[in-house]
Amino acid sequence: MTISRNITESDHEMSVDDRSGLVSRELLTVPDSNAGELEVVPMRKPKGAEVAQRRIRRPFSVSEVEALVKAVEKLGTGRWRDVKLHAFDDPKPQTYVDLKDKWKTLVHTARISPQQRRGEPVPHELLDLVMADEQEKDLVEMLQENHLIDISKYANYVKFCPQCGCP
DNA sequence: TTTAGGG
DNA sequence: CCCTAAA
Repeated sequence: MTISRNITESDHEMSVDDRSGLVSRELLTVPDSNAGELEVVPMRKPKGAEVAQRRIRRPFSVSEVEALVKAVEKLGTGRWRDVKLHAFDDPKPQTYVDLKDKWKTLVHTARISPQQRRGEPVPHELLDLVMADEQEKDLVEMLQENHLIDISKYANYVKFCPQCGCP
């Protein structure tokens, strides 16, 4: 019996989180009979089977970290979709959520002592840039809290192109 | 679908 | 990495 189907030519919506082709989630369509009011549909309970497989660990190469830092340097920390597009070739396995997570670990890495870091050492030059961006973010945050500036109507910490002004 | 954070 | 509430 086939439990988890590997849909390849289906018409299911493709989401960025599709685990390397292993398709996950399906879009269940509820019979719109009693159309209108609030009705919680039973929805098949994902019993035992079709439990999506966890993606394999894929450490970022120093090269990729550099691309990530470079992209964040230009786009900021609030648009991982664009960061993904600007720093990685679409087919790459890393999703923008992964990049967001990687940035989080980079900030952590930059804060701990070099001795407690693991894996291929990330050039401190890069970690310095990460810290710099974080500092800038914290500064803006502080200035806002102190009513020294007001950019509340804009996304937090996004940077804007000096030229085209595109966020 | 993307953002944003906790799990 | 995953899960997912919100937007």
